[in-house]
Amino acid sequence: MAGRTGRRAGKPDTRESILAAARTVFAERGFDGASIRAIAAGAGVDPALVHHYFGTKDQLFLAAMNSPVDPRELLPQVLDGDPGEVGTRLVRTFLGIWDSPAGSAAVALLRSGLTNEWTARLLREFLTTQVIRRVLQHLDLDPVEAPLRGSLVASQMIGLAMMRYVIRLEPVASVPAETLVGTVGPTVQRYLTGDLPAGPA
Amino acid sequence: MAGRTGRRAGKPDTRESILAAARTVFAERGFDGASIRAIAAGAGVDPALVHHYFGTKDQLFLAAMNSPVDPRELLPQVLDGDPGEVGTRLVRTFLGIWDSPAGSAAVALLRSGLTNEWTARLLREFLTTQVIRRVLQHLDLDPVEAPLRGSLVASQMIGLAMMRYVIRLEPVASVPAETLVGTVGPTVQRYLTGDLPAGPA
DNA sequence: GTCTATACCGAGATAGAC
DNA sequence: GTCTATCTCGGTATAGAC
Repeated sequence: MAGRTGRRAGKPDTRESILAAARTVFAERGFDGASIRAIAAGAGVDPALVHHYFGTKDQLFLAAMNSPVDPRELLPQVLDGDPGEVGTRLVRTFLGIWDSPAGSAAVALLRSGLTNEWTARLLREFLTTQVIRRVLQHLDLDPVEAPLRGSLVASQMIGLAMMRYVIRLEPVASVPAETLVGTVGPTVQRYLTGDLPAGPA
Repeated sequence: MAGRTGRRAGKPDTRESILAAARTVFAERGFDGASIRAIAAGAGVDPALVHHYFGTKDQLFLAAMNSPVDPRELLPQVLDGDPGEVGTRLVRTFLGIWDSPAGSAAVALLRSGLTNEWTARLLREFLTTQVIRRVLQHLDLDPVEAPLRGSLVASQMIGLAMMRYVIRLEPVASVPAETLVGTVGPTVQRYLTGDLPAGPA
């Protein structure tokens, strides 16, 4: 998001368009299914260029995933306000990401996290260290049941994303976002702050 | 289980062992990631044999998925009993599938449903026509909000499966099944029969 | 019936010409 | 800096020898 270096040599935006095409193709086909050739074609450049700018396919994937979404910018709007409504705000913000341009990176991460072991690890660590942990830290929770609460929240959110953006199961796939905020928000709230039957045991 | 082929008498159960290996490999790597070679190696046979018994890779996948799980056998134990506890029983039965031998087929379907379009379609149709529809039919629900209820249930269940069996996010990945029954059961129950804020509108 | 050998394709990656 | 040509590898699938 930061500094365009202001240099405009001959064609400086090929690098950017490769990144954009990479995000699209990775999102559509997952990491393994995406080919450098398809990405190059999407960007309108030669496949060798892709290797020239970013080294291996792994590095390209990381470059495509790194830029677009930074949880630290979004979390305040989730955490500020009534703690009793944090579930609702979390779902709303979450859905907002997927409907934004950054959403394709999210789909890519999710799609790729299933065939490939190291992308799964990437997704897992992103969830735990970047998102769940920060939310839990902000609320005052019993530290023994906090991890379970966190992963329950993650399971509901990821399931929602899967159904709405990957599997595309109707009607969840096309219902207005606010409908989902209203229906699954309370679920998330209960996972975070409600009673968990098998909590401390 | 992997029979040493010291004996090559007539025609042993090579066909069955190919199917078993196929389920395992498909579950580990997804449809695209699984190779006929790997499956053949897992079964201890020649790759050409796989083609000989089942034609193409698509047909092999279908054959591997077809046999193992039949929702019609399991649904009665979900639907019979107190309607107020159907969510709990649904989660319990659902988790039971994944922990059984048939679970590898389920993981395979889920993993494959993300890279590949026709396997996604397979998964979607399995969910809608085989599972969700039957559960909804059994309960008496407003027909306009029933589909939304169904896909909300599916999103929570699939998310749970993703976290526990694919992404393996702790602690959901290793917590006892009954803990999850107790915690997400009420969520499913609410999606099925509870108030949905944005229901009829 | 079983497996060896291979055809054929498309992937990622590299060397070097313009 | 950009692209052409090519190397190598691993995939599915098939033909045909034992």
